[in-house]
Amino acid sequence: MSKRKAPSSDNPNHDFCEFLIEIGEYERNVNRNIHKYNAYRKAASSLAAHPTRITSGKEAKKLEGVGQKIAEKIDEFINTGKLRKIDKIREDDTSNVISLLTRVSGIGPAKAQEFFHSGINSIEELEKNKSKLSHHQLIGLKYFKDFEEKIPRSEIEEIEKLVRGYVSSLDNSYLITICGSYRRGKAESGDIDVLITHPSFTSSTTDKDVSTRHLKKIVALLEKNKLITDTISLGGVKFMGVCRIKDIARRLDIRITPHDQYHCATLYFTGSDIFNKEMRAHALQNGFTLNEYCLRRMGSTGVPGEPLPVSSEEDIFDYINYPYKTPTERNL
DNA sequence: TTTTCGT
DNA sequence: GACGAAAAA
Repeated sequence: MSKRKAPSSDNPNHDFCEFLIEIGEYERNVNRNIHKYNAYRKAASSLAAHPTRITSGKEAKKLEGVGQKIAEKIDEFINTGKLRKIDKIREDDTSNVISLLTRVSGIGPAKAQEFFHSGINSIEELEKNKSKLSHHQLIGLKYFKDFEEKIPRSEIEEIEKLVRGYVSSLDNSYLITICGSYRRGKAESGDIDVLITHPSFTSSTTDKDVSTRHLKKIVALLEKNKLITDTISLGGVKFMGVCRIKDIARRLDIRITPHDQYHCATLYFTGSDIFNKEMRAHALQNGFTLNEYCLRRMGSTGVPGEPLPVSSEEDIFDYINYPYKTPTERNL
């Protein structure tokens, strides 16, 4: 998630989309109105999909999801080059505080609103009210600055070596893949997403404690070796926490997946989101359904069949007749 | 059991 | 967009 997406290159209505999305975020985060948020998103995506430049509100109104109000905003923007509503949002206190608080991991729109209404309107105020924060939010605050830093590829490579060393010292039949933008070859990443599997854990393993034991043992070992410094959450299949090898703390996720679902999982968690979407759409067209767990053939009734055997990511591409893409070719 | 947050 | 984990209710 490190690189910016196509700027305005192939979207002649880029600027309209931008302000609609900004208003949408405002409606969701500040007014807690998910319906307006969805409405603005829908309008923005209609505009984005439109191949030519819209030149009036009236023309925009023909598009799905664009009604009277949004048409008026488009006219105002065309005529004056700006929007009073946007200016208003940008200088609005509530809005700015909520955007700030929301940057703390563990604080979403609901909590940010609650804090704001109880007079907490800055990071300093959060520091003074630690008793009001959840465990997750305390970690988000503690590493507020660190978590906004990108992670250089070289650092993830070092962490990967360490994780591989520790985990294989436990049992050399663990399989480990670091997914996300790192696997797609990016020079820097936002966090570290480790996927692990073990032959003793499959989708037919009924004992839930099997995966839990694997995961807890791994996490305990990494903690003992001072790689993991904090735990945000730890369940039977997913760890979310913090690791550190240099002066900056990094977000680390570890998930354990059933052995027979490993390749679908690595594919899914490697992304990119847009690539996944395209690939799933292609799967559907060829009569398959693909998710993070498995690939299934669609019956004529529309009911998915049994998961198909998959022994590599290539297998998945082959099944759905999609030309194979290496991880570094999945950046769109 | 439902809501919130993150992925 | 679904889902796991934590917290609230």
